[in-house]
Amino acid sequence: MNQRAITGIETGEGLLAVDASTHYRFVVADDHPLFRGALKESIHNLFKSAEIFEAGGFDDLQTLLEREGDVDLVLLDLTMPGVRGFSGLLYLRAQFPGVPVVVVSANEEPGVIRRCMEFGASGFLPKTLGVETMRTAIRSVLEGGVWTPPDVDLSGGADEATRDLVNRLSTLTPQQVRVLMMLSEGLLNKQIAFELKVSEATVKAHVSAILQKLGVESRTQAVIAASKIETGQWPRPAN
Amino acid sequence: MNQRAITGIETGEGLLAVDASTHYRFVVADDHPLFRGALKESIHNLFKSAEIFEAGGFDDLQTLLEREGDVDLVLLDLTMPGVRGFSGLLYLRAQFPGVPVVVVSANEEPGVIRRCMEFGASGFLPKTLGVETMRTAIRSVLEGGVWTPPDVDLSGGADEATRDLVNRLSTLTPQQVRVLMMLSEGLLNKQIAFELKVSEATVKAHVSAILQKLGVESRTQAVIAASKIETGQWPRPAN
DNA sequence: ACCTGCGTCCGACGAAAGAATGATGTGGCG
DNA sequence: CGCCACATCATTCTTTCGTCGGACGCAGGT
Repeated sequence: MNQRAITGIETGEGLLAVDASTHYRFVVADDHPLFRGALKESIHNLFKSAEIFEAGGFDDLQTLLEREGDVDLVLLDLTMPGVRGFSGLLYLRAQFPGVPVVVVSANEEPGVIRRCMEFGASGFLPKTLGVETMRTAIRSVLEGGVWTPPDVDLSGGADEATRDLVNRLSTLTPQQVRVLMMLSEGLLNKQIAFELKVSEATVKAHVSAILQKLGVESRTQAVIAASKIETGQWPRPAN
Repeated sequence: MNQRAITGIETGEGLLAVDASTHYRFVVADDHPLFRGALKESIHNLFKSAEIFEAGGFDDLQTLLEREGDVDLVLLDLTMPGVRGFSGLLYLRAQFPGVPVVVVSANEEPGVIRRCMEFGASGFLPKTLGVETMRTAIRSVLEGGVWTPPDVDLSGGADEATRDLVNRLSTLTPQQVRVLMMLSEGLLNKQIAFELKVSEATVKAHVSAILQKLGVESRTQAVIAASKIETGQWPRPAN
């Protein structure tokens, strides 16, 4: 299901040459300036000659990636202004398929971690992580692998319906993901067309494709489906 | 904002005659048979001659209330099959305005409790509650009052937008609530008409009314709005 | 070089949604 | 009783949705 595996190739650095002297380019996306700074500092210690960009919001991140082209790694906080949970990750993966994304979050629930990986994240870093482990994790990802906290159980967990939905979502093209997110904001086809600078007919074509891929019959059902992946059906704690 | 206050009147028992000998009629709605039994037992100890109905699902509850007419109190678990969180409460309150509902839940977050009360619940019982406190709570509600755990802060908390939305939702008529819930399942007007055994024109009338009351422009936006009240914008702790 | 698949784009057409107006019946309430 | 809220339905009209068929460009494969 996951297209992740051969990432290191696009970096042009090769799959093996991960060391402190390589000139990597990172992006740190987090709304909290303090934590952003701390993370930046940590990376600087690990990779002396690294180039580190910062983004405080999702729009920042987007324009940054468009301007800078492919970078080697994005460290993404799931809870940023303008990001509704996993949508941001999904969007990012669709828009910049070549850029590995590591999710950084205070939330360590296994369900959240698993979902991140299903949406194509290359790793998951709890904010509580120590420097040494972080180095290991980032190296692993730069080499094209993935990294998740060692003590969590990723295997089971997701119910059938959710897993199926995630699979369907991962077949959407970048443009379709954009359209789906706009659908989820309640926009009309006309408005979406304006935003994307295409004709309304095109938007309709995308919507139709989305409906087919998600296996639903109307835009409303598509929105419902998309909203389900955010909450994960509210994974109730006991009760 | 809340229409709750004068409930005891409809019971015909008067506002003051709450004692162990009165023949009250309760409904215990919980999907867990064990807990349902325990709750039933507890109530029996408090009110010897009480008549207690049980419902294991939301449909059960609904048909039960339709058959038995007004009962004195419904003890409702928020997380039942066929209930998407608060929708069940909202629906219940719209469909049977005269029946006091006490929410029983393992989830004790203040936000959840507050939202329950905003949707017209007469009380909130944490599942961890002792028998004696439960007696106090139930009495209080049977007298027409409300009861919430004493140590939680109900005052602040809700952001402006959510509060506004809750207000709007509370202006919906019972039928409109039904229609809104069907909209939230992605049904077409035609399908809703069939389910409710009314004409499509009527459904359109309801939908138009819903859109106006919620202050949105399309059915999709109405669904989005309705889904927001479930998650409460997922009020994540810290991060 | 050719062909095939995929993503994006577009226009036309039938179906659904939503607004507007008006009308009827019902039940509660002063 | 009149008033009002609620539910019901019809009709007309405009807008929006969604499908269908087709166009183009661009990659990969033979």
